[in-house]
Amino acid sequence: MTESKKRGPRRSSESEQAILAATLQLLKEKPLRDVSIEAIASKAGVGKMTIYKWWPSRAYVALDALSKSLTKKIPIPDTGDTKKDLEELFGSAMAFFSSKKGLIFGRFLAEAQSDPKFAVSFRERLLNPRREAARQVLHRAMERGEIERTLEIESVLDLIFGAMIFRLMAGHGTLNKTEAMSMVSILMEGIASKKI
Amino acid sequence: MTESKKRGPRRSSESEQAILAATLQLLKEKPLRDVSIEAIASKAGVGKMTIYKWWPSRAYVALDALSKSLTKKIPIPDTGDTKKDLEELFGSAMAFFSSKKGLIFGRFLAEAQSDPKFAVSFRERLLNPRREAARQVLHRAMERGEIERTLEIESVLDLIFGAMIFRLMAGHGTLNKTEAMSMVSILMEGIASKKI
Amino acid sequence: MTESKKRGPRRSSESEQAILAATLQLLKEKPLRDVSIEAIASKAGVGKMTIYKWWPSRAYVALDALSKSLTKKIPIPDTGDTKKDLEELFGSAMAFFSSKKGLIFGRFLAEAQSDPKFAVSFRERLLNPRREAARQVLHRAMERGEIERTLEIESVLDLIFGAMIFRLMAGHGTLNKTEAMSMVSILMEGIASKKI
Amino acid sequence: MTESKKRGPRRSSESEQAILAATLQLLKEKPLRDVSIEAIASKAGVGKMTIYKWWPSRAYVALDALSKSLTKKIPIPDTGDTKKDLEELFGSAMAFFSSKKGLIFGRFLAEAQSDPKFAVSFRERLLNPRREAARQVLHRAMERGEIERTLEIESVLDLIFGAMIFRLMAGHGTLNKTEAMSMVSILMEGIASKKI
DNA sequence: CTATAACCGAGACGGTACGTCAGGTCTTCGC
DNA sequence: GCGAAGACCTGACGTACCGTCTCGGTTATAG
Repeated sequence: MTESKKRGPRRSSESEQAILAATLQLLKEKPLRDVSIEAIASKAGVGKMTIYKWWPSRAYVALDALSKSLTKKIPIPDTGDTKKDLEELFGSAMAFFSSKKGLIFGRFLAEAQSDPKFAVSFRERLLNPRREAARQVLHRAMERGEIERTLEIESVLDLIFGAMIFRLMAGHGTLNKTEAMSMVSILMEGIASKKI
Repeated sequence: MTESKKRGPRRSSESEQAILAATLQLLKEKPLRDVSIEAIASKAGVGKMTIYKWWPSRAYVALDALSKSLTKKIPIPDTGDTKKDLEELFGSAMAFFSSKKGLIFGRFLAEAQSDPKFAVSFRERLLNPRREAARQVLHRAMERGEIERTLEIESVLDLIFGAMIFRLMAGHGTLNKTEAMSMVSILMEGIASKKI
Repeated sequence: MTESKKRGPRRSSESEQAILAATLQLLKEKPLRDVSIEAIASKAGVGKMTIYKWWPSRAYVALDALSKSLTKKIPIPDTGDTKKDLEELFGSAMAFFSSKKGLIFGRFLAEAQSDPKFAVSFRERLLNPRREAARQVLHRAMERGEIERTLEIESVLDLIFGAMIFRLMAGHGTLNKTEAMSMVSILMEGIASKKI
Repeated sequence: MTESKKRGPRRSSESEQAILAATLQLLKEKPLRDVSIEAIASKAGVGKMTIYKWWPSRAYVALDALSKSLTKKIPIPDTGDTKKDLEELFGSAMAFFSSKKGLIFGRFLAEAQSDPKFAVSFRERLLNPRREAARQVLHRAMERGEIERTLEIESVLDLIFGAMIFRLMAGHGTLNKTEAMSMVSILMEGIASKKI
């Protein structure tokens, strides 16, 4: 026997839900930095200790709140045509990043700058799933011979996600479908002029 | 000399220097978020009021401290060959982003997520100069006909800077010259396989 | 049917003993105020509920712990000579008050200042027994005609016990047999000088 | 010159007054134990830090609050007749102990049971002044030859103060002038019956 | 001899207050 | 008369216990 069930009360999922809901709502109102544990506890009708018991810091509560609200699986387009696949993929990514939750995503990446452990969780929970979807699309394209076999796929991923997230965070440009399409084109054909 | 000196002490440039130096040093030790005004004041041997008098918040002190330490003009390569220009440009950008000061740059972008006014200053002081250099390189290339005339230059800029900054902030990949070269290649030629 | 025996296990005297023992030991280490229910429960290897089930607050647990540890009956001296009786009585009282348990006694009287109900229990359980012994000695002395028949016995009791407990609590003087003897003398003969 | 005046703002006596007034009022409403720093700060319209800056714990704030409210000097009766002096002295002591502030006095003595440093301050600030008055009365009586020259004055002081404070704290008897007179009589003449 | 209910340990829960830190404002006084 | 020093109010931090409650296991009596 490896696992002995403990006696006593279990984690209250009512409280957990209330905490995550309160947190998500607060995150939509103001930056993570300004969302205090006390505010979450108070809004959720919960003691602070209950939060500290289950999460190491407010950043993790926030991460849980956001990632549990992103239940929909990220679709992996498979039209047979790489450019179309990429357009679909990055179109939906752009939709996400330009939404309220995309904004929160950016703030999480900001939080990760001063908390390396959080950065790890952030990558695992929010970043990698979306990245993995794109990775599969590129793999399939490579297998079909539609993209160069020598490509550094990770660099490609960074080019495309990086551009969107950079716009999201630096706020110097718009985030819309047109931009996504423009980026996919550049990525596919390159910028060098085709002579002849 | 056209400026008549007023009586009484002016803004003490001694204090200013001490404040900026103290701030820069603290920024190298820990994230902006953890650098308190009190710590800066104490380290600089200065009253808190002196800081509040000249800067609206610690983020701006930090911005000043970093940008005044970046005195070297960003070089605009002009070899005549676009790919070489880009390689040089993004090689040096990569060197910056992977340095201590690059790390601080990332943290400033993080700070901008919860302070829109700061985001504006950040873009003006740190982001645009580097971006402008790249913009000129691309313009020249376009004029020479080495890159397509229909390109959205802003998108190109975001693709390349975004990728590096994204790596810097998300920490999922390395930041080195090889990566920069790889990205320039992808950008130039695109990922689509060249048939025939 | 007046009394129906309930099913199920009875009060566990093992737990009770463990609780009282743990409490007494903790009381010897630190003031009642700093002895938490959680500490008692943990030290006794018992759930908090078991304590709350049988005692209304930690003060009562403590009262039980101390009073059950004072099993020896307070002896009522009867030498035939009032002064000797009083010396013996207050000598032993002084011994008690200057002991570890006397210290705890003082802390209970302190606790009584902010809990009137506890004050009642404290008087009944700890104060009155000792007082009653003294009362009997004084009664016998009065019957023998060795002390004035008009005396307010309660005032006499307070004079003598009050002096000792006051020293115990205020800590401005020593608590020893010499003091007790000195007090008995003053009490017996008064302080007024005897002319002629 | 040994003391260099510091720059910067001085202690705000407005805040200090507000804190002491709030504390005294709260002390009249509930036991010291139940008067929280937060309640004092809130009632005084003051930050908690201001309290922590100037007093080591709430007990000292309370001590300050009470002792600064006891401005009247304790009168030292001098009628020429020792018994009358004592009656006056202990009459007024009884009046104090049976007042609201006397109740607070008792609670301070309770607090002293779990804080030895506070006990010292308590003795110096509240206990000794009153004790000193009584000591002088007894000294004069001794010089006049009205009381025995061999008396342990400290013991006499404890007998009389102890009795009153004990009644105050244990709550088993009343605190009024009659009791005070009764105690003075016992103290003066002793309890032993005067044969012929 | 079983089944049922009170008891128990463990400990999660909503709270209150703790003592600390830093924020941003305001005041005093030395140079 | 500037500016260092620092007191002030505010608000959040993370912790300790409070007293209540809920589990699952154990035990002793009632049926």
